[in-house]
This record gives sequence, C-alpha cells and structure tokens, in this order.
Amino acid sequence: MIQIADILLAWYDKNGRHDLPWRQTRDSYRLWLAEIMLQQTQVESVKPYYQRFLNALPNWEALAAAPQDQVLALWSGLGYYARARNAQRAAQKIVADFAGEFPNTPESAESLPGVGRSTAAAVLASAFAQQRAILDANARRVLIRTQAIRSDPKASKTLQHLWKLAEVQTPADAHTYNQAIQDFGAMICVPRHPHCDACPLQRRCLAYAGGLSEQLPLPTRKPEKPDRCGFFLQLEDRSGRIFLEKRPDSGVWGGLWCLPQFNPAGSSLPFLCDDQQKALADGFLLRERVRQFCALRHGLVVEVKALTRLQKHVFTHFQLHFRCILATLQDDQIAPGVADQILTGRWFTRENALAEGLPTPVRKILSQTS
DNA sequence: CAAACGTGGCC
DNA sequence: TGGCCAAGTTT
Repeated sequence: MIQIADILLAWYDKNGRHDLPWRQTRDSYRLWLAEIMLQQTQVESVKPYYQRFLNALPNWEALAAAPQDQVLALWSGLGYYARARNAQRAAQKIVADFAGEFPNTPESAESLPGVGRSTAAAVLASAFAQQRAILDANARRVLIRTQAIRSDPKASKTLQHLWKLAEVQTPADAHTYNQAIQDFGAMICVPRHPHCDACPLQRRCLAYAGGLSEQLPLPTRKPEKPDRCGFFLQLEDRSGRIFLEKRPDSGVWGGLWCLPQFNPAGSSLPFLCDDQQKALADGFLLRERVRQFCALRHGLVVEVKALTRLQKHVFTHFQLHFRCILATLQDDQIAPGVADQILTGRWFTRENALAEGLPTPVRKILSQTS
C-alpha cells in the first residue's frame, strides 16, 4: 500500500518550492536561522531578512560575537524579538559549550534558547539526515484534516496524538518529507478553502470523505484583544537629533530602541484608556505633565510643540492607540539633582536611529516626520 | 497550562 | 475594515 508520505514526496518533487533560499544548503547555521525566522512568520516576510542577516553574520562565531544592537537591528520589523535575543544566546552557547557545532541530539538541541521540539527536529533532519518528525502549523493542519481529528487542536492530548502521528508517518528521508508536508500545507491544504480538487491525498483524506475539509481544524477560542492607549515622546534637540531609550529585555519590543512611552497619569500603568487620553490631549495639563516626566525620568528640560493625530498599532493580544508628542529640548544641561540611573536614553541622528533595531511603529514615525 | 510575544497579508 | 492566520517557544 502506498503511504501518505510517498504521495507527499512525489507531489513535493514535482510541485515543491525548491528554490527557497534555505533549501539550498545543509549548513546547520543557515537551516537553524531559517527555522527561527519562520516561527510564526510567513515565508515572504522572511526572505529579505534571511539574506541580509546571513550577509552580516554568516556563522555561529559572528553571531555570538556581534553587539546585541546589531542583531536586533537585523531583526527589526520581523517581530517576536525574543527570537533574536534567544538566537544570539544560542549561538553563544554553541560556541562555548558545543565546540562551535550544532548539537546532534534532540535533547541537546532543545537546550538551546528558542529551539523547541519542532525546530530541533527540523534542523537535525536536514543538517544531519536524521529521521525526525516536525509538528508546525502546516503539518498539524494536514494531519488534522487527513485523520479528521475533531478535538481541540491546542489541547495537550490532541498535540500528543498529533506528534505520534507525525512520527509514525515521517519516513527515513525526513529532510525531504518535512519540507514536503510544509509546502503541501502552504500550497494545497491551506487554512481556509483548501484545494481539495487538486489534492493528491483526496482519496485518503478522512476530512474530505466526511465533507469536513472546510470545518477542520476546529476553531480555537479567540482571546479578547483589549485596547491600550498612550503617547510616544518625540524629543528633538537643537541639531535635530532624536531621543530614544533602550527597552528592557523582557516584555514587548524587548531590547529595541524606542521613543519614550509617556504615561501622563503618573501611575505604574503603562497605558491610559482612550477617554482619559483624549481629555488629556485636549487639555492644557499635557504640557506640564510632559515637562515633569522628562525632568524626572530623563533629566531633560523640554517644551511641547505639537501633538499628532491618533494612530493605531495592532499586536497579537492587544491594540495600541497612540499619539506622538512633539517636543524640543529647551536646555542642553541635565537638570540638577538627577540620579545617573534614570538617564536611560541616548540621542540619535535620524539616520542613525533608523539603522538601529526599532519597533515598526517607531520606524514609521521616524521615517515620516523628517 | 494559559498567556505573552510582532507583524503583514488576506478576504 | 476587522478578524483570522502564519515554518513556536518561553514562562
């Protein structure tokens, strides 16, 4: 009996995306980098970042030794920046603990920051020709449809079952098969309106047999996406330089350079709700609150010049509504009595700022208002 | 184990 | 336009 794997391999041989940049190599560094970049990120988004990153940092040693700011600048715009920080930590661990070679067992590979079960399997299969199964979103969807799995796709029991299926179904040539099932999921067994009329697995697909192709995988609970509101401070000095602060490694935009996020409420809450923000934006209090914030937080004496319109940036788990406060540095002197530890920012020319790792909305702001 | 973590494309 | 989804891992 012809196995599903054989059909996928034959389909891939004829229809697969053999020209993707990371399909031209068996180098573990290049394979690993592609896997990390492709986590939760679409192929077309990754392509330009992948080439640029490899040109700048072509191997483990270069990545391990690079300044974190360079790594984040190369990642800027890709999102999920913990991936970039973890990638550098992984490179440092490989150089320090694994003699500069990607480790060749699942346990050791998964000890690398940012490398989980699926990523480890993908690299081991392709770099070392090991028989390792992956379970990414594509493989998951294909298995759920072909096996007509009607349980919650996120439930741990379902995932255990899917991993078992993936392992059973993965042939000796896992390197080719893993790519085959991913391309199949990306081109035929797509999330919505799968192309069942062109599907070589049609005769063996339980979802198709049961008329469930459009219903599976079962939808998962959509969490509430709250609105958050705030201000970005766009401070300029006399020579037109911009003030940015480096965000802490944990949390949103970790490690990136960012316009200071101004919290006029003075509380520990990072954002105001919208009506509060409107009231403040229209009120005369804003000017004084900004001056106070800059003096206390950064030791800067500033004057507010303007306020931009409301803009929006959407994250996975919330939406950020913000305005920019345009202000100028009034006095180049640091305010007296300011402790060093609160001087958390640096001044950048616009050009130098845009060369750093910036969150996408900050990059847009600084690109627009030249 | 649920929540956190970015961004862009699609319909 | 707004919700859905994408080559997941970490805490």
